[in-house]
Amino acid sequence: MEAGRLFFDPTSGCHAGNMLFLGNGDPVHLLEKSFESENKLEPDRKSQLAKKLGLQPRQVAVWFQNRRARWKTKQLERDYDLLKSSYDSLSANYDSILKHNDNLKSQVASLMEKLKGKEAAEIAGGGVGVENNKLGDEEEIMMSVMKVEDRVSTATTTTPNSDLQYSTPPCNNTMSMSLATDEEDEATHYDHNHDHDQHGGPTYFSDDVFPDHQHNNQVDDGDQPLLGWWVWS
DNA sequence: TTGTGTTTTACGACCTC
DNA sequence: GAGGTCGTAAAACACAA
Repeated sequence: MEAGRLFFDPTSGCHAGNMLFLGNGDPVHLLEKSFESENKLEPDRKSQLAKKLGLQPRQVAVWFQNRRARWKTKQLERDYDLLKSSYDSLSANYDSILKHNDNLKSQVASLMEKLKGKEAAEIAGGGVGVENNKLGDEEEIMMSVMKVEDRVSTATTTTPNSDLQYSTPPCNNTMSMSLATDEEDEATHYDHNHDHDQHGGPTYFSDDVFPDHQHNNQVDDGDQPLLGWWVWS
């Protein structure tokens, strides 16, 4: 509110025409200060303010009512902005996860092809003396396939702190809001209890783009399953 | 100058404690 | 019943065309 823009004409009784404009702002300032300290108006304070400002108690009460309404509107706008930025951040993470999942699937397919080729070669060759060595190769490939499949499965069925599927992006962000009585910005105090990325949103993975080397970003949330990444080149 | 959007006060209706 | 929210009318201001 622009202090000094207007104040009341205490001599006029009702409705339109009871405002004086271009005032010096002190009455408004006093009301604002009072609102800062407490946005509800108890009878004693109402009387005191009315007396100080030369207003009707009813006018002070109405001013507080309207001031609370304005505060609430601004608060809704802030909440909307916060939720939107949080959603945008989650959405970006979700897209990255989908891409990563596709990549893992293609790795599985590739390794399976490799395994099939090996098996076909062994059947055709029928060798005996290289048994141990062949077995070692197959085991190695199978282990790789299992690892990748396991990660694909994990990535598509678990989230860091909930049993949500990826149809709803994971969120480990516990956010509490407390009402504030700060005047000009009417500051809202948000308590972000968990890790956040530089955009202020929660951090599920340390990079937006998954590295092609080992990356193990585990989110431990009590009994919740861990989501770890073991990406090897 | 004028039309339009914004801001503020004030009120009535309704709700809650 | 007092005091709250919600929706809205009225008035003045701000500003672009």
